[in-house]
Amino acid sequence: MPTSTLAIGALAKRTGVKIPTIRYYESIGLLPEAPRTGSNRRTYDEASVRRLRFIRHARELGFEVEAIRQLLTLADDPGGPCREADVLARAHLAEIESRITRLEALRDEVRRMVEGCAQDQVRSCHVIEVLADHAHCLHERH
Amino acid sequence: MPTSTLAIGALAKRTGVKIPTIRYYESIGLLPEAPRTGSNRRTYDEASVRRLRFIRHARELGFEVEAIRQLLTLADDPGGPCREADVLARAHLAEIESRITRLEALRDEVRRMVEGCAQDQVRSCHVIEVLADHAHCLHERH
DNA sequence: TTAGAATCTCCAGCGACTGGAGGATTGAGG
DNA sequence: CCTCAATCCTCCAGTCGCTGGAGATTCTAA
Repeated sequence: MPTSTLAIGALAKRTGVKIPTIRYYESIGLLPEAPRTGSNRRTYDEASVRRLRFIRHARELGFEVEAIRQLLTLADDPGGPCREADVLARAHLAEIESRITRLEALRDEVRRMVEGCAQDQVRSCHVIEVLADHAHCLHERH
Repeated sequence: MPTSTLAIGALAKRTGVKIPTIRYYESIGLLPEAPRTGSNRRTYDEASVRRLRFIRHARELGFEVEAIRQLLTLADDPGGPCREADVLARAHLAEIESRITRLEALRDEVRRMVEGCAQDQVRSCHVIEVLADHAHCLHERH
């Protein structure tokens, strides 16, 4: 095996994604089928590391596999079929912005909880009220 | 049934959480066991609406049921056992801040994609690079 | 009073992993 | 060269967090 390629275990270590998960991503087509060695072992390169790290971060941020698949397609093909890609990208952008807004509201409340706690004061907590507030919800359908 | 109480279907409509999901949350203890009518139907009130909306938003933001359970416990008992609660709340706070940072990086890149697309320019996309960047990752273990 | 809507419980299925069983391959130390 | 732990392979069953269908009961409104 050339020194420039990685075994699945090395890829796992460098990305923080578990080995079975990497195989799972390949099985559902999020990662391309890895080239195999003569003894049938998967080989990876630096591009695999970047792609897999992207997938991992996006998953941690709560994006579904299908959304990630779309984002990857967009990224793989910049300046591609713009009309469709644009609609897609804008939808993702709106979703991302919505999450940021709601996370900031949550952060402010939890921060207040922590501060109140540090000062050892008994104060009421509004975490639920803040996040339950319909105004913070960007969905229309309810 | 008193007019001030809600049936499960009404709760579902007001929170955007599906009926089976509400029953599921009760089964795993995220929601308390709902009082029943004489004919065994669950009844809810305004507090249920707030609690359930909180759960919904937190889930959408990617928090696990276990984290939500902890947050709810904290919120239910403000000024409670401060030492433990403080550690917990601070951990959640760090996690929330990490998510915001990473979402902002993603937002900036997707925004650039959308803008590039609107101008109909063929330009390279750095979404993967940005999110794959180890610097944006606040985990230590890899 | 009776059709249809809403609820109940139970249970099976899905998305996204996660890990164990059983077997082959590799590569560092003796 | 040989061994043996480490690493990899495939297959498959299990977990978490829902989601929805089946069949039975209850409520509501004409």
